Amino acid sequence: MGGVTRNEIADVLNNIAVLLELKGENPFKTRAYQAGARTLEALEEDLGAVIAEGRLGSLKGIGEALAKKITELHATGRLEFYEKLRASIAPGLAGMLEIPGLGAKKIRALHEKLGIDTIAALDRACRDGLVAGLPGFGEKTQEKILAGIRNREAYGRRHLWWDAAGVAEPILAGLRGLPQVRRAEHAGSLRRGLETVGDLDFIAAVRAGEDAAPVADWFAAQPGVREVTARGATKASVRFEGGLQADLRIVPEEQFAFALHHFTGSKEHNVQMRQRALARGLSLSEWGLEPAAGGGTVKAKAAATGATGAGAASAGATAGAAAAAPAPPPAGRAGIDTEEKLFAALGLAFIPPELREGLGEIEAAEAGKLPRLVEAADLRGAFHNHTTESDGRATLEEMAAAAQALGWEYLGIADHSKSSFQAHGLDEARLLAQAGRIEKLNASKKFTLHLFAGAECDILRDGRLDFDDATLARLDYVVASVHNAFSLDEAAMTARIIRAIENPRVTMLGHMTGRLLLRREGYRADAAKIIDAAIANAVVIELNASPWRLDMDWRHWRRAAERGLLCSINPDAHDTAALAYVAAGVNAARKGWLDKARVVNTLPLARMKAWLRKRASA
DNA sequence: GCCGTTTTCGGCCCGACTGTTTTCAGTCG
Repeated sequence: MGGVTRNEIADVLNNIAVLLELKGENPFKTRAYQAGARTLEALEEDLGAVIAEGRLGSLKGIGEALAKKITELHATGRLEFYEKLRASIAPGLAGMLEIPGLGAKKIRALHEKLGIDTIAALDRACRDGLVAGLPGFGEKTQEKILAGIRNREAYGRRHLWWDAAGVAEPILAGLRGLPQVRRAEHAGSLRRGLETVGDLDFIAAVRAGEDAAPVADWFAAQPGVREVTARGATKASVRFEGGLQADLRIVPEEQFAFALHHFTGSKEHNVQMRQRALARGLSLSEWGLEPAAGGGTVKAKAAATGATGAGAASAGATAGAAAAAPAPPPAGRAGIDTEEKLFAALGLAFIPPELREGLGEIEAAEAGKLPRLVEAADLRGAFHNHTTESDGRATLEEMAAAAQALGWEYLGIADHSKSSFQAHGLDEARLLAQAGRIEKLNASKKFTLHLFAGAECDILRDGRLDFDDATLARLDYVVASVHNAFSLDEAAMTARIIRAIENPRVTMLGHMTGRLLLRREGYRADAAKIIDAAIANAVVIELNASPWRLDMDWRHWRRAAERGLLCSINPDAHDTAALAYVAAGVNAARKGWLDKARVVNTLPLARMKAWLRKRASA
């Protein structure tokens, strides 16, 4: 096990891309480094094994040069090429990319003409009016840079999906209420259900011939708008107090499906979709799906020789492009008024937005192998919920009533254990007393909902649990979580967690990394080994649905579930309103390609009881 | 720098907006 992880190597490749951009290198070269980084980030196998078996160069986007650099990084933790490159560029330049309106070319010009190599120096030069005098710059650019420097902290910040969704909801409702608007949707990373969101994207369709100006006017005049950053015929951008930016695109109705798809992204998904279209002699854009016009590529030329998609396909075949010519795709945008039809026009099943990350969803859609993703309505209950007995703000009965109101059949109570004294963790006596109250409440039939008695039991520093086996045996289930000694090294933390997983009383592992999105990195632990141990011991791993956790990360779930890991979507609710967090967890589960069968808390009550009993006696 | 039934060169997704310019480059998504 080398000291350098594939993510650290991916970071280096991304940094190289930035530096090459600042140097003015061929943009396709910088893109190649980014593509290589992405391939590493998505790699589901052990990088060391891939290198040892000489398969690195066969990964998509990694050729001879990148394979060599990755191997060097993995073996030595260093890369001579990177160090030389870094030394050749003023270190302050990369940070200037964060300022809106500044890209590599402008930064280079500032550096070459004015010797600016830090944001502080840039600030001074703007105040002295030097920047406005440069060719290609002007007064407005100078003002914009100054504003960008002032606000860069707020502007650069990402936002929790949950918070962004709360802002977006009334905007969407407002757009849909406008008389000119026929259809409106949000797009972007919010629609894809990404755990954090950089800005909000909205697409609104207006009736053909209708004036779109009132729509943009309404958008720019919303409450909370601090600044209108762009305002054109088809696009408006605003920035809210707090820095969250929102973009609106206004399109004619017949372009709505294309615009929605395009601005939902991801970028990687779109690139693959366009390439797929081009391979069929078609050009896909936010405007529509058209026969590819006479561009520079042979494919495009071949397409241009035939007026229709069928002509393009046969032209491709005569060039020897297709051994098995696919059925001619329907060309043009006519009749494509939904994303379903757009995907169908390219021979694909509908790909849910959550899967559009360019991670194999197009291949799966082509093969008819997309999963039937879990939905919020599939959940029958949830584990890992707190009450006033530890650090919750609602009583046992209030939590039960709220869960029943959601239509759930059961609710698991998992208050903290005694080592979490900061959270008023329960000792053995209080825990057993609570289990007794739960038993009585169930027997009273006060609720139709069934309560399961559990605990969120601390995993101690050495991997032992906070309660002994006899105490844990009195419970219906146990969530084991790390709440202290976050700074153990990776090997020790991994061993600690695996030891807990191997305890037969443990039903599920809580928040695997302890991360708090945008606030705190998770503790260092080897996810692959923990997943292996969970599968081997038939322990469930929680998908903690708290909007600032979403832990275990969706990126791990697809492969883990394929290998047999089960998931529990847990709100980690500390009050009744927080039960609704499961919606964020369902998002993450969907991004992890999970179907209902992989999520235990979709089981109906009777089957859940049987499953827990079987686990307890095993 | 990657890729390839176009196969060792030549292409790599593409359009809107802004601010600068006087026909377009840079930035952004």
